[in-house]
Amino acid sequence: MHIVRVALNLPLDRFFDYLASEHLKISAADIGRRVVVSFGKGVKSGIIVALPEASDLPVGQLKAVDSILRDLPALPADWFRLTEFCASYYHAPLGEVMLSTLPAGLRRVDPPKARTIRRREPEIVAQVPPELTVEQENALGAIGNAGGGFCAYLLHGVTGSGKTEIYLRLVDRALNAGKQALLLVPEINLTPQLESRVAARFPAAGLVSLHSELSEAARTRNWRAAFEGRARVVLGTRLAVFTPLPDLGLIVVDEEHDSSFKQQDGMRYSARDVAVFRAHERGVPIILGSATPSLESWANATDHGTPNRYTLVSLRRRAVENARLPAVQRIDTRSEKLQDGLSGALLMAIEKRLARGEQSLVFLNRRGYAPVLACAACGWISRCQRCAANLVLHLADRRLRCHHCGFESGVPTLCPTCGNQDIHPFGRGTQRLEANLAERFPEARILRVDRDSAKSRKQWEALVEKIYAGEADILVGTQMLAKGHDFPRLTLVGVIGADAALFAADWRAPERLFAQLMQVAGRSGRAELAGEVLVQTQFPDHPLYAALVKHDYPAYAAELLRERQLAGFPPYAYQAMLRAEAPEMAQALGFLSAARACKQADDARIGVTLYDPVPMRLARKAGFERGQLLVESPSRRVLQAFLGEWRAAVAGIKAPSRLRWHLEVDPLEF
DNA sequence: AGCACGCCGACT
DNA sequence: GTCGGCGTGCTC
Repeated sequence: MHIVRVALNLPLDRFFDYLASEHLKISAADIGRRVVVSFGKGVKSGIIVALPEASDLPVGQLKAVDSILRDLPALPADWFRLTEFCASYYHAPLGEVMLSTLPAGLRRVDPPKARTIRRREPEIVAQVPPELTVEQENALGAIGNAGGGFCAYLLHGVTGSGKTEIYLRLVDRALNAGKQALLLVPEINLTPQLESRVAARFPAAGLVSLHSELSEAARTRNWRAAFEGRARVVLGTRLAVFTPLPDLGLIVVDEEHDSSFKQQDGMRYSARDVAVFRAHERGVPIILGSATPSLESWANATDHGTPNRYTLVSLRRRAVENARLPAVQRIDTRSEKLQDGLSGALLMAIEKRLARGEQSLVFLNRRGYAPVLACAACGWISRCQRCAANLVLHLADRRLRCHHCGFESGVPTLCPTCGNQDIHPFGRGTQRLEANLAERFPEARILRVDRDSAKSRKQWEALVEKIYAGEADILVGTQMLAKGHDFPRLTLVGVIGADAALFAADWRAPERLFAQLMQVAGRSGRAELAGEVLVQTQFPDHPLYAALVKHDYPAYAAELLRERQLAGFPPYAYQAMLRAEAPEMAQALGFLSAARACKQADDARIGVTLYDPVPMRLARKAGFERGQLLVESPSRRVLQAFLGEWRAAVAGIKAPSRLRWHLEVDPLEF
């Protein structure tokens, strides 16, 4: 009889001990294997984490292990270290972390029989590696040998500079050294071409992809192929960062600044940060690539005031011969009367593309018809009754919608407060812009691409197909169109309504806006066709636009970092947020106050600041009010140590049963 | 997290 | 008199 310590998927900070009878033949080699155990009324699957000499409980109170699953190799020690790190860093229960990172097919108590699928051999057109530019050669030289131990590289390359080719060369090196490579991308459905490109380049590497849109069976199959070392290249979204890889030799995080790497529920991790930890822990190189790196990464690579942990590698030129970066111009909208929000210069530029049979994109990051409906007589505006956001007018289906919490209502014909008929849409969303453009260019084929017109993956693909086939002249789009695809006939990008983000309450908004505009600007122009970008703004002298015109990310990043340092904001301070959610706001705030009080006495001494709890105005869930409490420290180590203790104290606070809380460690989204 | 137990209010 | 609300505590 052995005592077996088992991690279960429970929100508890402890394990459960079971007895294993001799016929199961459990040995130390089974640590990291899955077991089925009875728990409470039912059965659960768990992972063996130890075979302790003794249990805290009398042996008589321990139940027996039902069965052990040996269909897979035992999860290795480095995977345990990875999940342990995540549990402590993100303050999540270890068992929950371990089980939730397994594909659902392996969490089941009755594992579906592994069927051998006759894999439809994909038609792979073997691809010859393109020649490298001198700049790319230098970058590769700087990155050195994959397999040479841990080093984090920040690969800063402008759009079209050939970052992907660098990744592929590094993957090639890793494969030749007998290693596996892990490629992380923000959203796999935006980069299907990357998948085919990798497959074509390494036809023998058994490439698998891992992302949430795969069926349970496919995900399990691919995970398994990676774990068993049959797949030498793994391409996936954030969840793929947890895949056990016996021969890991390289990690690449593409578009490392992208917020999709952050998990927003459950364990709130950042796959980019987890990947850096993993590379360090395994002693392998990691490449973080972006045209507009996150300020955290940029500081790590350039600012010698912070621990200079990343090596900066830059690609400043487009890789294709003759391809130029698009010419970016600011259009000062203070000195001109706009027509439907569009300047004469932009309208003329669109006209020119229509005449030449090229495509234009008007970028407006606001969907719907108008962001708000308002009464001219009494000042009423359409406000969400569930949270504090404005209700957006969707004219196509005559609805008012809250883009925050999903609340919906019909469109009133009279002002609900004063009865006046004089209620009007204010401002402009993509639907209205589309209608305006259709009036102005009746002969043009206009295509709107936003979350309303591309709800499903199928709709999105159909739209993309149409654009590729040249069946659209003018595209009206939100940030959906900024990512991923390159449209060969697109030579003009117009940006409207971007100014709002410059002065938003969210101090991270400018950083995101710059990345977004750099990205959308990069959609314009290919090798043969010069690209043009026109940005309409009331603040043409703002440093953000000045840097955009010069395609100068480093200058703007340095400016933002200076501001952050002066203000004592991240990445020069470390933050965490305690959030509470309850039916009544008073309950949430009361809980947060209690949480603040339980450590307040000594917070100053240890170098941690706890701010006052504040209500969150915008709700995402109906029937719940939320509040939050910000915690800050100039030292990551101090903050982490504090959070560990604090969390235990907070867990002891007597709270209404329907109150939920969680701790989120930065990088935070507000 | 589930799930039981247990204690108070409004129903056939 | 019971059905059902949710507060409390336990699960190896």
